[in-house]
Amino acid sequence: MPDSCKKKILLGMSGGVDSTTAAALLLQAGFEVVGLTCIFINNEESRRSSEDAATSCAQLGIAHEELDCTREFEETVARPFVDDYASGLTPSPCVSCNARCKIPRLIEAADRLGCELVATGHYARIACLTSNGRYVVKCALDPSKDQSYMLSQLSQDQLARLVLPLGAMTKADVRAQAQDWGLPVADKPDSQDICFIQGGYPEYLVERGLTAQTGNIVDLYGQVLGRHDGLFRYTVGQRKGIGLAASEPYYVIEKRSDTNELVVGFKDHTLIDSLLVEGLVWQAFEKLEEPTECTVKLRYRSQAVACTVKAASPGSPDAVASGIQVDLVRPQPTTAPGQFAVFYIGDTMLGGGMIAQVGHRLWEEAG
RNA sequence: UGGCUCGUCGUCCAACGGCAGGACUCUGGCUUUUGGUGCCAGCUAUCGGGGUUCGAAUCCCUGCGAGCCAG
Repeated sequence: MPDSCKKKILLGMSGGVDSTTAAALLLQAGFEVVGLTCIFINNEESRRSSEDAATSCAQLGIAHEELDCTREFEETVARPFVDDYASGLTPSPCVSCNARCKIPRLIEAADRLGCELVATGHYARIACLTSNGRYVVKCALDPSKDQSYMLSQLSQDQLARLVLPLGAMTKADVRAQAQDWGLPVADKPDSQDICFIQGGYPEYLVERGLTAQTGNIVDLYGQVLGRHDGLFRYTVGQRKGIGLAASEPYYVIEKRSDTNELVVGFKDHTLIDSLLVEGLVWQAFEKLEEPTECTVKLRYRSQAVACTVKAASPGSPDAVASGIQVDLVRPQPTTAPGQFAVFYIGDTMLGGGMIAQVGHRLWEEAG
């Protein structure tokens, strides 16, 4: 096939083993590949990553570009991250980043560079449903690396142009392939933690202007057990760091912003059986028409659990127009408002949204 | 002030006179493109002073401290 007939694809490259191997796979599949490293944060690590990507691209014989995304990242990820914490939520910056910063910037650059498609090194697959022509994300074949959760907020327009070369591979496959091809980043450790924060996130929030407001730690009956040093340092479901000794470990059950109280309880009290989810992005269909039995991931890297989703009851004072009610078939350990609930049927993602509230009907009714 | 009970890791509780153990907290590690969970590991204690005993957290005396009942 002559070069002029090859499909041109723009690959987001972090400089890590995944995206670099993805580049080699796309080349092998016959694409004309351009590597693009987005700079989200202006620091040493970003520059090193970009250099790693450039080195790999040179070795693979493909073009490499660098794109300054610091302003967009600040507006769409970093600032909302701080604002969310300030309002008592526990944000999921990676989910937001993919949908609002990384993929949009990639597509924008692809248009500029004349690339029909874009790609990333995520472990997930994309499919087009024959029934309605909609694009969906499917789980990676390797469930232990599945990153579909992180792509739950992508729009149809974005999915239509996205290619995920690693969706059918295991991490071991990827490393072995990278070794075989002698890629320089074959042994680079996996990334982890929030990419834009070096130390602890509470310190980051303080640097960004949040002020620690000390307040009471109370139990479910309102009894004061101790003091906390700023609600933003805690997240619902958290065990470590509360500093209270009792017969059993305490967990954070709720953060009450209005009274600046941290509510704690024992493990049984962390169980929830319903959720209110807002800001939904549906992929498998345009709109939730009727109550649907499916599964839901309440957090990245957890098994999806059985549930029923339906429009939030209009009578409920908490109902939001775009919100849905999720009833869990079995009680689950709680998760924090601000996190994402992502729905699946089998290995096909339906869509997902932000958790606004969690419900513990079980023990609330029991008193 | 009479009478009773009790002082053990940071906290709560164990240990027939025989290597002071557990839970929680805390610290560290593993896991991980979010927070958190989970798993593993580790640190830390017999209130002070005498005595009995081969040997004392344990028995005796005493000081200090805490709680309860009296008045």
